[in-house]
Amino acid sequence: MAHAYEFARPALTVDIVVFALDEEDLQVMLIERDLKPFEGQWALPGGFVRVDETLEEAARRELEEETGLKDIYLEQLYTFGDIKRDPRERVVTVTYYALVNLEGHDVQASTDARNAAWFSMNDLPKLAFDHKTILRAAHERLRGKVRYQPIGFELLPEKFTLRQMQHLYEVILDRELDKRNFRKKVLGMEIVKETKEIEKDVAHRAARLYRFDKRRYDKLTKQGFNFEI
Amino acid sequence: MAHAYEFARPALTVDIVVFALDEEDLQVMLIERDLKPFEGQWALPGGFVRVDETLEEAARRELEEETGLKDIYLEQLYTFGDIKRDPRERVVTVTYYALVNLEGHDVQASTDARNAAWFSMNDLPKLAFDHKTILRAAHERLRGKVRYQPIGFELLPEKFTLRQMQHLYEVILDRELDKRNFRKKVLGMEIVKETKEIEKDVAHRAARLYRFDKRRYDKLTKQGFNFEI
DNA sequence: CATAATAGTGTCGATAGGACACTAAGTGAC
DNA sequence: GTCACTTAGTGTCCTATCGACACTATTATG
Repeated sequence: MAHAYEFARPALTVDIVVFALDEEDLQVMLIERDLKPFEGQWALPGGFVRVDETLEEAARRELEEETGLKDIYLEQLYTFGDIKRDPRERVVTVTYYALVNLEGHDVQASTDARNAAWFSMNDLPKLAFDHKTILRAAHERLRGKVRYQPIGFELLPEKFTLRQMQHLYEVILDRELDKRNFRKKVLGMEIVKETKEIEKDVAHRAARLYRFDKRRYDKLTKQGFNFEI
Repeated sequence: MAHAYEFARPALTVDIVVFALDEEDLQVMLIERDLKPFEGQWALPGGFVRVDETLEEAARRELEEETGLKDIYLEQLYTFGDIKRDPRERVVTVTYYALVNLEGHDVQASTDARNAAWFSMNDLPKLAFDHKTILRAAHERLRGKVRYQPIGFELLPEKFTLRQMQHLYEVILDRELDKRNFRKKVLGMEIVKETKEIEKDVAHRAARLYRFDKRRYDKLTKQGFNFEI
């Protein structure tokens, strides 16, 4: 590592892929750009990293500024550094992905964005910059990680039915799962705890609600248990 | 993402964790710093990213400049951006890890480094900056990845014995494996090809040499096969 | 030719995973 | 209040995989 740094510096940004789940699909949060370049196009929320904040702080700040979302699960994804990925100048972006549950968080557009909205992963608009590539990488990472780490619960409400949980995995992994085998496996792992409540306002038999038992998960993990769906 | 960027910019570097394997341990390449800060201490090879090169290009350039290593397996690891990780100024570093086989590559120190040398992962010197943290992250990533992707072969010579291959996994995973089960599994996957050669210059029965059959691996992968050790 | 070192090989039992179909319970319409 | 509809909830069996486990074969060396 050289002592002096006389050369021009690449600019540094963060961009965030926020995933959520509705009844149908995996959704992603996009903002409509208010400024050039790509003015009026949809893009991932993000912005420049300040010199006095960490990368994760920058990601959380930009996310709140542009979408109102805060206090959510956030994890670093990858750093993209192609030379021409931004037409203005050299910009390197550190990307994060976030998981939120739609019931717990309201969304509103603000600074730098005309508008912020959820889009289905199956029906995406044209995206600014190389954000399509970033989104694809985030989706792959989520698909890979969700099977070995209990991060899927971040996409569910605090109390959820096993049907909702199965649906989550079906959507992310993009294949159907067998109900009996799924339940056998999940209940067998003993990391979800039955509550005394059941679903409300459904036009059929109501299902039992469960919650993720993080305490128990941590304890089992220390004993060598490995989560896997 | 803002249009203008009037604020001070963090500096951007790359750092590389180069792994290799000897008869005993997993080894890592370190350089002795020739400049302040941490002058005379051991550190990961790395340096500033230029505005006209991608991140991976920067990593390969620095690696060759500082250690003479080139044309090796390289993969992005993580981006570290703590505010005080460099005492001089704000520096964000994009880290990579590399895998090399000791027989195929010579090492020599050069620019910015007094010296470059291999160290056993079990006997590391004090490291500059937050390089200990980076190294730990690289080791974990390698441990996680080696079981599901055939990257371990990058650490072996082109032709290797099954004993060497088993040893590789034992060292990285840090546990003993059963010889018969290991062979059954590896040979059953049909991704290593027997050569007509055997070991030379050993004071006992010589073992058959195998090579990784990448063609076959790619073909099987397309058919849904999943590598796993 | 005896010794020492490592190569190379197969079985069996336990376990986990996948395929598979019916009954139970609650809602809403009549 | 009963019938139709919808989703909840449950168990078995088969197969494949994984892990535990010990001996013979081959070559080099003294």
